[in-house]
Amino acid sequence: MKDLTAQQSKVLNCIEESINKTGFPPTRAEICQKLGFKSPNAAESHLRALEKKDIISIAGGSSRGISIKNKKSSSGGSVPVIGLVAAGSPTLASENIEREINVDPSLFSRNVDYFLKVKGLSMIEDGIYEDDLVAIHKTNDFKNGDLAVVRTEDDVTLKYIFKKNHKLLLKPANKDFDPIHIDLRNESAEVEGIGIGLIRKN
Amino acid sequence: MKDLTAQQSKVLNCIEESINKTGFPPTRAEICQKLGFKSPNAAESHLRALEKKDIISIAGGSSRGISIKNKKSSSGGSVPVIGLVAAGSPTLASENIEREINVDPSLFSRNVDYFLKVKGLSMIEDGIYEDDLVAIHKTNDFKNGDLAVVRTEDDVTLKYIFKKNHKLLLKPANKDFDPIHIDLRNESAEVEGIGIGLIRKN
DNA sequence: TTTTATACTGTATAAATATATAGTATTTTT
DNA sequence: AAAAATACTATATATTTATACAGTATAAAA
Repeated sequence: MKDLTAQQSKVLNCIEESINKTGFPPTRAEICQKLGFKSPNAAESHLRALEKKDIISIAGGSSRGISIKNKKSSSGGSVPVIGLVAAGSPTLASENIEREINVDPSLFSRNVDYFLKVKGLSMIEDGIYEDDLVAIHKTNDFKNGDLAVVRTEDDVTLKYIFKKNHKLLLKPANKDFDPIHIDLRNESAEVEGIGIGLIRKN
Repeated sequence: MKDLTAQQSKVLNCIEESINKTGFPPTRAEICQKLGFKSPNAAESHLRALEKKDIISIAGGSSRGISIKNKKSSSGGSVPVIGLVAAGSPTLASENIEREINVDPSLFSRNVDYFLKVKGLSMIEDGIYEDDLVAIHKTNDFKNGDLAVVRTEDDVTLKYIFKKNHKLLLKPANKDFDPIHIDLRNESAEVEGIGIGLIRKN
């Protein structure tokens, strides 16, 4: 993120103050009054600079249409939400991060490293639906029957995991889906983490 | 606090949604568009009613000058978790609060007033399990098919709600459970809130 | 050295917006 | 039974507001 100039910081502060105090963003004229500018264009151009630096967004054609981007609200760790992961790419690469949400660490039993946004219906019989966010604790340690994020040679998938000697079984919770059998002598597979919770938005 | 009418609740929701989604309050025209009114005065008079009831404040002479009063859970709010509620007692009474958790307000579509800890298996076919925490937005406004917290004469229950004239249908998502039919002419029932999300701990 | 970004004043205007006024109809309260 | 609140349509308008355009000046980057 590029640095802000002194004036741009003042304008940003002015916006934050307005939202805190009144409940809504300021107009160009109000920014001018607060900061002593005599032309509305002074505020306008600072706003456009802040927009260019991706600090705020400006809704065209609507009054007070200023909103502050990525406002992280203090405490409670910020946890990324990961959508569909392409086969090769590392899960937590920034291009895979859909958004970040703040979560009370005491909410789940273990540390949540990311949320995986569920695609498909393979776990539907156990109450895991499409677009649910499954809380993932990064670890390669698992017990048989754990809900695991597994990276196979050509996919990343969320299934129940069972291991017996050199055989890995990835079991869906949907009778329309077939279990995946992996022979670790021929194919590689890696457990990225295990599911320790779930968030659903209706 | 005086009760809101159904229409006033809708308008209030509309304002909350706008602030959550865009970062600033709506105009009269936007409220009309969202709720299907054809005259800006429809929105205006609802706003004035909400102002009179001290739910919102309206800044005179400024666009989008609406702010919601006493919003407690503005940022990183602490939200109570409610367990089983005895028939007579008010849901949010302190003796019913099991714990409090911090929730990112942007997580769910509407403001979360409390989490209801699910007892029993009546919603299991739609992925709502025992001990799941269902995020509840307090409102008495609902659409047919909403997941609602309903206070009947001798119980508090979480079911899908359908209303037709004077008949209320509370429908579980489990074929082993029977739907509850309530005739509002004989029995009283009140919608406490609707479910807007879910958290599960494994 | 030229371009780009910063940092403004000053003027203008189309569009967005709040808000008043005039009605109608129903429901609730007094 | 009357008054007040609810729930709108419809029209109008003064004001607010975003936003473009024309300048001036300085500092930083290419």
